Amino acid sequence: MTTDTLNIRQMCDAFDVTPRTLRFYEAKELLFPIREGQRRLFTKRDRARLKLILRGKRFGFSLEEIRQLLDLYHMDDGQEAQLSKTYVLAERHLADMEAQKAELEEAIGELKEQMAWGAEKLAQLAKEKTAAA
Amino acid sequence: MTTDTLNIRQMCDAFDVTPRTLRFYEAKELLFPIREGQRRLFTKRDRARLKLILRGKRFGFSLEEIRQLLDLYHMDDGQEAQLSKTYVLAERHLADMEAQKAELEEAIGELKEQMAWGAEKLAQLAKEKTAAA
DNA sequence: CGTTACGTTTACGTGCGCGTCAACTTTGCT
DNA sequence: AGCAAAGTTGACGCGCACGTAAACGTAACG
Repeated sequence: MTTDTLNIRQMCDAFDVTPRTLRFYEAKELLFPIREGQRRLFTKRDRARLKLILRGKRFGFSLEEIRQLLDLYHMDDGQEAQLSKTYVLAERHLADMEAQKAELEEAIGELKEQMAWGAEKLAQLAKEKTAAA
Repeated sequence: MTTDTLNIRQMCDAFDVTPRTLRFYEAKELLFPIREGQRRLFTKRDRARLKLILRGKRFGFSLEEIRQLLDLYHMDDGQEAQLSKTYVLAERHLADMEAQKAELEEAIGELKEQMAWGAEKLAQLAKEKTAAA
């Protein structure tokens, strides 16, 4: 059994981020590594959260938005008071993501069109060069 | 026929951005409004580009990345030299977008799971309250 | 016991994407 | 002619998401 916690270096290697980034996320209350003396130890929970953080970033969400949403994935049975509020937040977030998906599909379609045009252009040019030879 | 160009105010209203943003995009060579005296007039081409800029931003691309990609949508027959290079860029961009789409779909799935869990929790709580009454 | 490696805090610096004045033209009413 | 509205060019400011350097702690190894 491998202690189930990672030190900062292992964590950085695992997710391709810098120590500064992890400390920054902790300061912003996105991660909560436990301490062994003054050193940080990142738990399974931190790894799950970091995965979601990096995903959120790729989708263009700010760290503050991400912080609020993280609660969603880590609600335990203690915080019923917040549950309803968090659920509403999640609904909005889901709507955002589905809108983004739709727009992304449209954009992919348009880009493919453009590329088809470009491919045709390139074929033409290749032909001209062959003809000139 | 309505002159086919928009002044800065009309452009701002049409896309819900500020004048500062449009001037900034021009400075960064993302837009190329023509000048009537010293005033800017935004053409159909600028409107098409701005639409793509705002879309790119929603997908989390930087303005510099967007600038490079914009050429893709505005290649005319003059720049054959760049065409091939731009095409390669487009392929990478397309791959990025499709990867993003896949990840987005996964994320949507996971979020829905979480929400189902939350919904169940909420139902439980409602039931308990009813029982207590 | 020194020094090397790894981690820590504190703090200032940086690039991006604009916001926000200030000072100045230009245009369109009245 | 006068004056407000709309637009222009600097220039500085700001929040975010870290980068980077300085100074310090500590555990391990030869």
